[in-house]
Amino acid sequence: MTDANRSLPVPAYVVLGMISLGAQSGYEIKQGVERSIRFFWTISQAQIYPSLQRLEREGLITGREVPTGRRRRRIFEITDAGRAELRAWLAGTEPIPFELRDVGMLKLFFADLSSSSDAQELLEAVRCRSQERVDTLTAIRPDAAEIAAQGAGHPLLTLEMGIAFHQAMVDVCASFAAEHFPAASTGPSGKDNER
Amino acid sequence: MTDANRSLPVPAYVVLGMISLGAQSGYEIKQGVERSIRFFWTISQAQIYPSLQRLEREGLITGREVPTGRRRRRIFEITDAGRAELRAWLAGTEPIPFELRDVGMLKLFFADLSSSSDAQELLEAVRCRSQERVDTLTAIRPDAAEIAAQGAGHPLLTLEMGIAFHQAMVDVCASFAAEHFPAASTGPSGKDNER
DNA sequence: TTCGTCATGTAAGAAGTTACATGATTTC
DNA sequence: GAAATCATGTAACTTCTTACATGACGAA
Repeated sequence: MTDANRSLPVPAYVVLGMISLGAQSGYEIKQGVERSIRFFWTISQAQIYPSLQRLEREGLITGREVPTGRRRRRIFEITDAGRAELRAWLAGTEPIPFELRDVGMLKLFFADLSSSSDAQELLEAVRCRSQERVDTLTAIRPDAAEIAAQGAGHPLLTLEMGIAFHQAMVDVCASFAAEHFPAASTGPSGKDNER
Repeated sequence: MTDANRSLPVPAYVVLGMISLGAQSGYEIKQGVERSIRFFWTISQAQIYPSLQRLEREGLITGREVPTGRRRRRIFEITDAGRAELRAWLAGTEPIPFELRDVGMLKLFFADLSSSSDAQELLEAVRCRSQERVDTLTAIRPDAAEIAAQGAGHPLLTLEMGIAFHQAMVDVCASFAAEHFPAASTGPSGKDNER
């Protein structure tokens, strides 16, 4: 039972990884995810507790009861087997698919069917969205830099990837807007409802 | 029945959009998706046929039977109501979430737990993946540019976003590699298994 | 005549989400 | 003592994927 069929679903590795970084409870795992990886991975709270149970059953984490009134509360620690499993997953060389599902780009793709002003508004919405992300991530950067100075440089790496690709999206939006909607420099303005 | 509850699931808009661009059958829709939008949206073949049925039921497309032996084959056209629905969706101003689920970035986030050489290999794998995407998209670009010259500029826009996005990832990977693994300029080489 | 590609569909199940139920603890 | 927040869990549902079944048609 201890060495069950290897290779867990990805959310289980997220849970395992968060515990290895110090998260103790399901609640803390969810918080950790929101704080650090939500820009490229999300997990719903309802997924966490079944994952914890499975990881414990497979001996990758150990939980202990913390008595609080008559409601159970459990805190977890990663085991040596868990750390080994996590490292093995990180070292795996299977091809890593890149999955992006973006309604924004999807709408932009079809935007030739829209009126010019609707297309312009959409482009602006997509640009703003990425600009906001750039701002949010840039604000977090000093924290990540400090963690990097303490030896863990990879969270800063993923943060910088996020900043870079959203900045790239902003730039493409801006240059397309400049070429196709030269009149308005800041967002849609007139009712130039051609087409 | 004709004006049922508006706002369809996103995959239905993909199907509707592809039909509006000239795809006639379920098969052609799937092909069109693979050719043009798979970099930011995918749809499985099994999703397409139920979507077609629903769209027809709601009067957004019309299908007609093309007799082929004793197996039915149907081809579809978008209706005026369908075009209106698609435009309304494109014009909708609800906030557009950006959803990225990337195992590559996820692994990189946790990569401080790996050995230095495993981390380096992972970084290289992520860099290659994006470089390949850049190359693939760049190869398609002339086609998209021609379509843009014929009046539909937005497919080229999304293509350029994809190129810029992945180029940004490549650049961040390269600069991180240069800083942290200065010895190896082309991928992991030695067995410097520290940590 | 067999293989590859065009083509349509279903069935089963995995994966993930939302909403809800419950209770503890802290803060005002 | 009310509200906010910490905390755990379940149930119902939707969504999506994989795998399979079926068949037409053209080329080798």
